Amino acid sequence: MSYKIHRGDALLRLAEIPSQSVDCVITDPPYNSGGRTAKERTSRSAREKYTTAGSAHTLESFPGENKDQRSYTYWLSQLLAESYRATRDGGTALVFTDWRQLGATADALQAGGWIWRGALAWYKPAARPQRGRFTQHCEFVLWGSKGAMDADANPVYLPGLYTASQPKGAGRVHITQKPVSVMRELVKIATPGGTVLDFCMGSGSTGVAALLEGRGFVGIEVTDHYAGVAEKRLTEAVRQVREGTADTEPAP
Amino acid sequence: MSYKIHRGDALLRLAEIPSQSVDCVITDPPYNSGGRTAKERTSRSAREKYTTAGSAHTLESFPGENKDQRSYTYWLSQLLAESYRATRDGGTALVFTDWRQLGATADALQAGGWIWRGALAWYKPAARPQRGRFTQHCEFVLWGSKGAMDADANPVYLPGLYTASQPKGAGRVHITQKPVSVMRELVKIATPGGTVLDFCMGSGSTGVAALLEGRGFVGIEVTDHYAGVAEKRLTEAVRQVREGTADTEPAP
DNA sequence: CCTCTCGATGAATCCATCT
DNA sequence: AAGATGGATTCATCGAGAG
Repeated sequence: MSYKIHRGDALLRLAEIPSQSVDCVITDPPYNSGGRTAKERTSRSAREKYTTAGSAHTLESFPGENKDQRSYTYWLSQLLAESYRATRDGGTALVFTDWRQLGATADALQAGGWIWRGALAWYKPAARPQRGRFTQHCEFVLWGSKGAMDADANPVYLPGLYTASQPKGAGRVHITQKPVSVMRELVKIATPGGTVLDFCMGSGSTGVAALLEGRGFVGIEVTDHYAGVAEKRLTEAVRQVREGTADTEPAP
Repeated sequence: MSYKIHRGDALLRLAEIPSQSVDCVITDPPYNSGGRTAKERTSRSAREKYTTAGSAHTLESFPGENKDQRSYTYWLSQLLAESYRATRDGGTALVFTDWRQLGATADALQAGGWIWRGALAWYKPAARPQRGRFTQHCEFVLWGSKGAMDADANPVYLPGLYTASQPKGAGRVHITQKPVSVMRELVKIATPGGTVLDFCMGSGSTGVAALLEGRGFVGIEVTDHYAGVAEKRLTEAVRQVREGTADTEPAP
């Protein structure tokens, strides 16, 4: 399968994608959380919010982390509405969110025209424990469909819980990177041979997973640095598939 | 520790509970979900919605499954506001919800005055698979606190994911019964010796867990049948604690 | 006591058929 | 037409009972 990368603002680039041309939208927008107040959320950069002070890595920060909840919902619903247009009837959308934006993300999904179908949990065993409290072990994925779904077209049975730690060490190229093992399971909701769209591509894990699982990929990324990182990773994934060296089983 | 059962409407009975008298509110309200349209959700009984046609068991249905989303939010926020009054400063509230009511439940929790602190996932391995879809494997627990929390008062480290199947066979007494093993973990957020309140008690699993873990319990239940079932189970739990025959480890 | 088989069922979802 | 009712579909999990 092949991929295509668009650089630039997600809404502008989405408008250029043909209607009914993709099977499935999977994306992980900037959560705009990390602060209990609007001021805390909007005054710190993504790096300051999501990495421990003094952590050694030097990963690039990313933009889009300066919206309050109302404008976040509006921004995301516009993107999801435009993605809806680009998706074939019966296609699906999966949107990552943390607990703080669960309600806003559900609203945006439905405002974008999608039928909300469920919530998945991604369990991160290495989440930091908190004294006197419950650990925030899970992030969530809300999913929906464009109208009725045809189970015969893709008769898979997919789980509602995914367990994996965030990538570490040399494989970690983005602050909020998703494990390819998780993404490989999620892309199976797309018809084999169909196209997966990610309008907040980041370092391209969704695309890598799509290619490894025999789906095509279209990605949009506003940050030049990460578009370049994704380009490299996607080229490598295509090579692995062509040479047959891709793991047939998802990595642990 | 001891328990107290109040029979009747949750809001009326809550009003009789003294201010600042409980440590922690844990409850599992009727979800008012289970249907594609408002009509399907509000016109069918809990049994009709949630039990497989032809199922052999004869468990009682339960009331309160007739609200649309707007009135559900209003109803729940009233109950959570009244519970807030009854809770000591720094106390906590935990509310079960399914994916459909995640947003409404978060709104109600905050409308009731609580600081929303997070979302937990309860993973049910035996959930029914769905062809061409993701299985609804998880239910969720939203939790919050009454103002600032004092970690020194109860320095526990509690997980954000719980795995257990619904009780089966003779131990199953309610359609939507929660496993005591899960509830025993959750009640640990209450200070040892403190009181746990459940204003939608059902068959009393929250209370059983509270007593087994050395917390007191106050329960409210509107259905006479289930108030009676809970009374029996709580009496039995008190006996087990007194005789030292309670499992020190949560049941599997 | 452990392993295997069998059978029941799930906070589901959807549709055909009446009213 | 739109609402109400009843039943078909589906498989991973788990308990019961056999080997």
